[in-house]
Amino acid sequence: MSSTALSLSGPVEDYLKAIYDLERVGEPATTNDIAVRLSISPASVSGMVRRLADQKLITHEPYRGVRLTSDGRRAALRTLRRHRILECYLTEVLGYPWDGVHEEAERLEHAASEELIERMAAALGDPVLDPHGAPIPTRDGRVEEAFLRTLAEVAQGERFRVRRVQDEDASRLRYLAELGIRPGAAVRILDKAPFEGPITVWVDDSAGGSTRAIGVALAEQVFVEGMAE
Amino acid sequence: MSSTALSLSGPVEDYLKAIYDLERVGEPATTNDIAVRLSISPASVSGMVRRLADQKLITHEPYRGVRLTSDGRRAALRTLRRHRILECYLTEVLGYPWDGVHEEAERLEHAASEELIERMAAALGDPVLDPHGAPIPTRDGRVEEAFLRTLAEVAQGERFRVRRVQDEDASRLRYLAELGIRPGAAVRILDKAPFEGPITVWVDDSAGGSTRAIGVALAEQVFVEGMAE
DNA sequence: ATCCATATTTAGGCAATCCTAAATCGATAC
DNA sequence: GTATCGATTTAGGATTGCCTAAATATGGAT
Repeated sequence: MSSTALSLSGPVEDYLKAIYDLERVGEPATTNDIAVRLSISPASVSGMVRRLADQKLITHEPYRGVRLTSDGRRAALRTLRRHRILECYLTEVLGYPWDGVHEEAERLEHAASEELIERMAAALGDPVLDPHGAPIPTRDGRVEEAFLRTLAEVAQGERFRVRRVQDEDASRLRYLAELGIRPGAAVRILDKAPFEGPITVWVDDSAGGSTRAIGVALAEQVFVEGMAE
Repeated sequence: MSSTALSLSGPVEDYLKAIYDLERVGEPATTNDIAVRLSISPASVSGMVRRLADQKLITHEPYRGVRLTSDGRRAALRTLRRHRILECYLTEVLGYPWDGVHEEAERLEHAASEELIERMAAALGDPVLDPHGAPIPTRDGRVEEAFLRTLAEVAQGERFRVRRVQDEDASRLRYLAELGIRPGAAVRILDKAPFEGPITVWVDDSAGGSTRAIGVALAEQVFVEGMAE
């Protein structure tokens, strides 16, 4: 029951978010993972890892990787909540385009007070998902991260509902929007070419649907769920 | 016609804002003025002043003071626009109290993109004054700073309209709000005690007005204008 | 004309965060 | 079992911004 100081630097918040996300797949986050994720050198990550461990925000097994402590997790979820509420607000109230929100939220999340975030959340009626389908942690730091498969993993034939797309890259999002692939869309895999080949996918839309071929890398960014009915 | 890089650090933007404001009274801003304004040591200001001068944002006459260059002024006005649009938005759209806006805007102004600010401005119908009566620089960096006298300077007897109050201190704002002294209020000086003594002021309000005594320091934070009619 | 109080600057430090290059560890292939 | 490759850490540096203490300049009082 420790109370994380409310003021972590922007970089520290970014590290914690990255570690949270990398750790989500089960394995400890490695130095290299973090470096790639944040586009900084592995050596710099080593340095920061020491500082985060000193602050008891992570535990570090040298050469093994890093895990969030409960303080670190709390801080990560707080930042994630800020980020996602901001994305909702920018999209729904200020009319930001789907692909432009992430970058703005990325900067504002470090400057916005708890009060601002809660006022925005209230204005939106306490949203539960951000515009890309990511779940918004509650005020007290709870999230249920659904176990979703990616479009690259699922079998062909069956119909799926798109639940979430990764939002880090604006041009990728723009392309997905063009294809009609966004949370809520219905899709069906028509064909998967072997050897990591293109995936042919049918995307439902108001005009009756269209057929598109996408690469595996892109398909891995799209999370889907079997359709209930 | 130089194009200021769009990315100045938060501290740099704060220095430029401070210098802009100090310079507004005519004299170059001194090291000490800046240090007091930003609550940092004069020695630190000396250091930063060198860096700002290197970047051609200010000119520095050693032992004499500092002036913004046109690049510096442009940057200062850009930050001031951000700050004041944010104050308007937080107050009018998100329901922030009068005395809480400044602090939040102070942090957000360094993180908000041009796009965010312009979307907020549009949502508000391009406001011209912030909630404390300060003029909002236009997109292209114009402001007309009215020459207003303070309540400490004006003669007794005549009626005045409050036009603007300094917003840096939340508790001061809260107190002024209690007194009914806010932009738009009508006031009249009933008495000024000698030797920097209290100023007795009548403040108009819906209930017919009230009489209050305030100190010179507080009166200096309130800008008024003779009433037109 | 000189001296002093005050303002300013310089000197020397510290913390955070990043970098490159070099050393070292760990796991796997032979 | 050892050589080796890739990942990780350490060493050494740079930058920004802040601090305290000491040196120095300015301008008014004598």
